[in-house]
Amino acid sequence: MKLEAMKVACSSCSLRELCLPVGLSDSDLERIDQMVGSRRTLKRAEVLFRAGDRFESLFAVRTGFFKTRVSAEDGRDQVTGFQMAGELLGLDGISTERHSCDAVALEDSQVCQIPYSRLEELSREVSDLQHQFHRVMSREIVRDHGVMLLLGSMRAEARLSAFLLNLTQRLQARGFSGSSLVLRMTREEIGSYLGLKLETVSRAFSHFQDDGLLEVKQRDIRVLDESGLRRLLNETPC
Amino acid sequence: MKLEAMKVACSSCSLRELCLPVGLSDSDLERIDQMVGSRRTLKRAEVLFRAGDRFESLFAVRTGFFKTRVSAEDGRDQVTGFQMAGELLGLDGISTERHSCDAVALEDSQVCQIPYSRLEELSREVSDLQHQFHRVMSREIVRDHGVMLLLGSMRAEARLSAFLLNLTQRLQARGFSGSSLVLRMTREEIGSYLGLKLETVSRAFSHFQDDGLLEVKQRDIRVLDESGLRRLLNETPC
DNA sequence: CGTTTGCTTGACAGCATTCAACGTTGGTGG
DNA sequence: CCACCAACGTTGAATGCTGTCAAGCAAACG
Repeated sequence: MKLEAMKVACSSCSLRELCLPVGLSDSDLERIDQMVGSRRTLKRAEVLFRAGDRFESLFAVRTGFFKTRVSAEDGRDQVTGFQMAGELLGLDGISTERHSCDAVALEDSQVCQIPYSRLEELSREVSDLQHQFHRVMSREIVRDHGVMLLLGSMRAEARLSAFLLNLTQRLQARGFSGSSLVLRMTREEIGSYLGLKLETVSRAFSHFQDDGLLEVKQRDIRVLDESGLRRLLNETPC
Repeated sequence: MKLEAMKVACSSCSLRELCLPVGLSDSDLERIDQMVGSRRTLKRAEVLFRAGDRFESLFAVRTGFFKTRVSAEDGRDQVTGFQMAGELLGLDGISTERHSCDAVALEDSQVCQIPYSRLEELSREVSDLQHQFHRVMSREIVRDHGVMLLLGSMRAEARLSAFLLNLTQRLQARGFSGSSLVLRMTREEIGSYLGLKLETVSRAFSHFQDDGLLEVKQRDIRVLDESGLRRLLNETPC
């Protein structure tokens, strides 16, 4: 874990149209710059924060890829999300001033630290920031509801299909190809997120490949038939 | 659907220690009073808002009981939560200015309407309100993660057990008995929330009764062995 | 009092898990 | 350079939990 003194300027960040400052004016952006603290670099498998840690800051992913997970007392755990550039980590901590999940880097990554007290201060003065922050939290709630729908009512292959479509869509929004991607997570992590065992995930990948929907080479995925994947979603009411 | 002109004062509301104004000073409370709009009364099965509706207000449950549900295109739907007195409805709407789920009264209910623009205004001026609002949104995110854990990794009986324990705990916080409760929702709605079919829910209830954990008479539930229920949660890693 | 809606229970089927074996990949050190 | 090892991924066979289908019962409602 390394703390870099270097400050980062949102106003000159290539992610400003994806990240918290979406839609802010140049003058507002300059004020945001004061808010964002140091950048922090993490290696693969490093933990950004852990459940139980005191909550002080949010983190915006600058580069790399994260997972968040919650744990039951018995050690069983559940991946609750995967976060990529421009996405926020730590919103769970606001409610009790302690984090309720772990955040782990899935590859070498950088995050911008946003001291929460400063965000609250500033969002009292900059109403566009306030609104944008509320939108981000609300979007997380909506996303979670989507995952609940997936976990509660979809079959294994429909879950994986939804997962892949969501991933490609987010990658596309970041300028990557919509048809080929490299998974940053293991089959087990995908399974945990989707409420499936790793073998089931693996089988679903193989099946998709047999059906000509995907080309799968370990973590390299190429989407051959997007509409075919999309068709799976609306399949058999479980 | 009835709109009552009568205004409600948070400062004199018995729910002020459970609802949005938790921990606010008397002087702040008076300012909140201006914010909260009319009260609205709904009959059982009435819809408070529907996915796609324009988002303008949040609603605080004053009396009664609600469910929220999301729907897939194919009509399949998923209950995402049950809300009781003091809990907030509509947070999902902030992100796109349209609601993304339906909110339905499960019994005759009253809600307080909180125009969202006024909440944003006022929370710029009253930092305790701002903080409290953020805590409420964050708590919803944490709750959703708990449901994801449940849906992703628990067996049917553990899910029902977690559901019942959560319900009794919330009822207890509202001054009701922790051991006897009346379910406001059908087996099918419980099943939808827990990712199970209604028959599975019914069987789990019967099984709990056979094991002496519960006394079940349709929707009247008496908890006979809370620690027995709690033990089920940590059972068999699925 | 009859109809509708919700609940319970049984038998059976199916999908995902479990258990196990084997293959692949990437890193480490001889 | 290659052997080895550990982590990850694939595949098969069998088990079991939950879903499906069906029938009957209970409660609520008009």
